[in-house]
Amino acid sequence: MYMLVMKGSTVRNPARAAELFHALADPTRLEILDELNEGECCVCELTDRLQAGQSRLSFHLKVLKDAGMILDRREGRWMYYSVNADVLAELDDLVDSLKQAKRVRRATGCC
Amino acid sequence: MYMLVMKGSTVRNPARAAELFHALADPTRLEILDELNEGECCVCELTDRLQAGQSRLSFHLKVLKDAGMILDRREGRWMYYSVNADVLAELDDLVDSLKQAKRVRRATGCC
DNA sequence: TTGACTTATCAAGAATTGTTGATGTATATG
DNA sequence: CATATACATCAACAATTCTTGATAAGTCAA
Repeated sequence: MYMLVMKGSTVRNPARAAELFHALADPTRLEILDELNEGECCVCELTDRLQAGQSRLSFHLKVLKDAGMILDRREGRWMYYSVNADVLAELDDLVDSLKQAKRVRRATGCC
Repeated sequence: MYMLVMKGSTVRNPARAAELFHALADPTRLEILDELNEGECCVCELTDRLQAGQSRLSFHLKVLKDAGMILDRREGRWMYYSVNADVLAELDDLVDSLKQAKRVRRATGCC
């Protein structure tokens, strides 16, 4: 499960940051997210669009959902998945925290 | 507000996007990046700060470098690593491309 | 209820990734 | 030259992740 994290360095919760980035670290999952960006959709549609087996998609959808990247909703027999807007803000914060590089030689001498 | 330029979807190069996110998908590597954000530094410093073995750090530094996240520079016996600012812009674009969710029911009927 | 349909879950194996200790390489110093 | 230092690379193993096919669970319709 995921939680919202305060703005700050990734080191404050590297495990959570890693989970989120891990969810994005797979071509199939990125393609799923691109499809979901076209609008909420169900697994059978994804199966068609990304030529991928059903259990494979289910696996990746679970990774995305456990990381909080996507939401699901049942409608009859179908499960509709969509991008979770909340977690995108969290992602932004994480990327921001990577952008505070000072890129100067550290004061403390080395070795 | 509209953007003048279309940002590319991750699907345009999911393998590259996955490589970049993969580089960030590990707590040790995130801690390394946090350290590098304090300024360029060498491996022996990282060894001290993140209680990690030398070959372990070398491994993770290579992952980060291969993904383009960091730069290196030799100075005598020391290798100095620093965050690569250029790739942070690429990261921003990737995250932006995940933020174009329309979150509406797709027109095309399902199954 | 039965059967069809959609999706999740499981189990087994394959593939990838990470860790550790040893060795190799480049640089500096005596 | 020999030795020490800083780091990379390698090999072996452990751990994790991904894929596949089979089965289970929930929903609907006849």
